[in-house]
Amino acid sequence: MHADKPIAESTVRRLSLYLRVLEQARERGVETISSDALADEGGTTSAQVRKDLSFFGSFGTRGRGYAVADLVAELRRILGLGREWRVYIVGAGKIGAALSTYQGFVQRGFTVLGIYDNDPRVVGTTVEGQVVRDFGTLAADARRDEPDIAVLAVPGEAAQHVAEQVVAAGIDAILNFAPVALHLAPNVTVRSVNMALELEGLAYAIVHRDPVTTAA
Amino acid sequence: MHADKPIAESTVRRLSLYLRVLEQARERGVETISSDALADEGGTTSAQVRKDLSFFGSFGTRGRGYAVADLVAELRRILGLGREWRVYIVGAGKIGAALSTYQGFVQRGFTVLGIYDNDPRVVGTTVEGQVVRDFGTLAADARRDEPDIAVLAVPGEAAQHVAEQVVAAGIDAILNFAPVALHLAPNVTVRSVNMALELEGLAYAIVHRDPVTTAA
DNA sequence: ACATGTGAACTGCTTCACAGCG
DNA sequence: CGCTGTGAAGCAGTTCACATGT
Repeated sequence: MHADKPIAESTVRRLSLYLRVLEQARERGVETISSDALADEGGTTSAQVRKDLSFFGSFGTRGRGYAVADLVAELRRILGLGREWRVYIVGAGKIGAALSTYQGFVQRGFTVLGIYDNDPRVVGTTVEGQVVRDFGTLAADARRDEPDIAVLAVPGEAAQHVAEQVVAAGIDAILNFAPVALHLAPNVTVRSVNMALELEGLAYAIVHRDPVTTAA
Repeated sequence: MHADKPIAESTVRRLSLYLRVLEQARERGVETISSDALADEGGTTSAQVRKDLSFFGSFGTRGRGYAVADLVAELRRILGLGREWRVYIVGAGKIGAALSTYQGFVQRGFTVLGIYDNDPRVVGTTVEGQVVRDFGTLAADARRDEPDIAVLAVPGEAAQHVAEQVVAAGIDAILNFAPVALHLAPNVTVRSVNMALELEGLAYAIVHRDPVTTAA
């Protein structure tokens, strides 16, 4: 039994990671796994694994560990992966096109219903097997398709405006790939993936790396 | 003057974000900006902005704010963006191809020197203007190219093995797009971008969203 | 004997609030 | 007077350590 208290984002991210580790373990025929083994694979600690899971219930057996198949099922349920998620991709550039067929999405139950662009030279062309739709028709289409999530793969300058249009169309969950912070109503859930920013973090780490470890 | 104490990753990420906001402000002709304004744009608080900057020095003027051009220069220096960063992309699939010409990388001084794959059907073909190199030649090529960073855009199953090869070739900074945790020597700096995991975080947020805000 | 589940201690990031300076 | 820079307080996430259950 799990009380719905607010769970840290970092915890949810780790749960996704555990799920992936467990699925791989299951493919290898592993039936039972300890928090220790799960932690090793997931790059964290056993205490962290147990704490993360404890927010949602008691899924293990003392002295034994976790039944892999059961824990997979629990995590899928907790993460909300038991249903199809309907996704619009906005921006038919290289990133948007790549995302539209990304297996990591498809395999987890995320279905791309439409891919949008506002460039008349792109609208109507076929990208990864889907005809690119006109961004101007998104609101009307959304009434029919009832998408749950919009993935924004547009330039930074356009992102805020596009996001507002998407929200106006009734979509209140956005995965943002543009390198800017979006300012939207608090009932809209936004998660951002900022690739350039991660690369810069890497540059920072290299530059400020402890010289001791760099010794020849 | 800044002492090189360890800085939180979250702080570094925000610095990248501030830099972007400042560059946009500069383009609009803004010459001075307050921590308050910077915070609004960046989606944080003024105290956070001042604290983040304070780790590296005092760049503002009391009663006035920050000179945009100066702060841009300081942040670029702090983040290590004053030089060219040489990048290999490993994996010439859709994501790898998209990343190889991603403007967010190019504009920040990251130069893609080579794109690699191990599929003989792909090696030798041209992807986004670059001939795909054989992954088997990466170690030899690296001695000549001296890349600083490898971007991994390979399937999850291959990621650990590929990462080890990349590290063996002398590259000790990795941006990982595969949906798995990499286990590497502690002197190797790794940053991961897990797109599927962010989408799952969104699904979790939707499922567990406070019903009050969902009221019709 | 072994591994989970969890309150308590700890660590570190964020927020507060105000002294200091232009 | 306005806004920065920062010690101190507050808070959230992580780690510890052990009681509990198999």
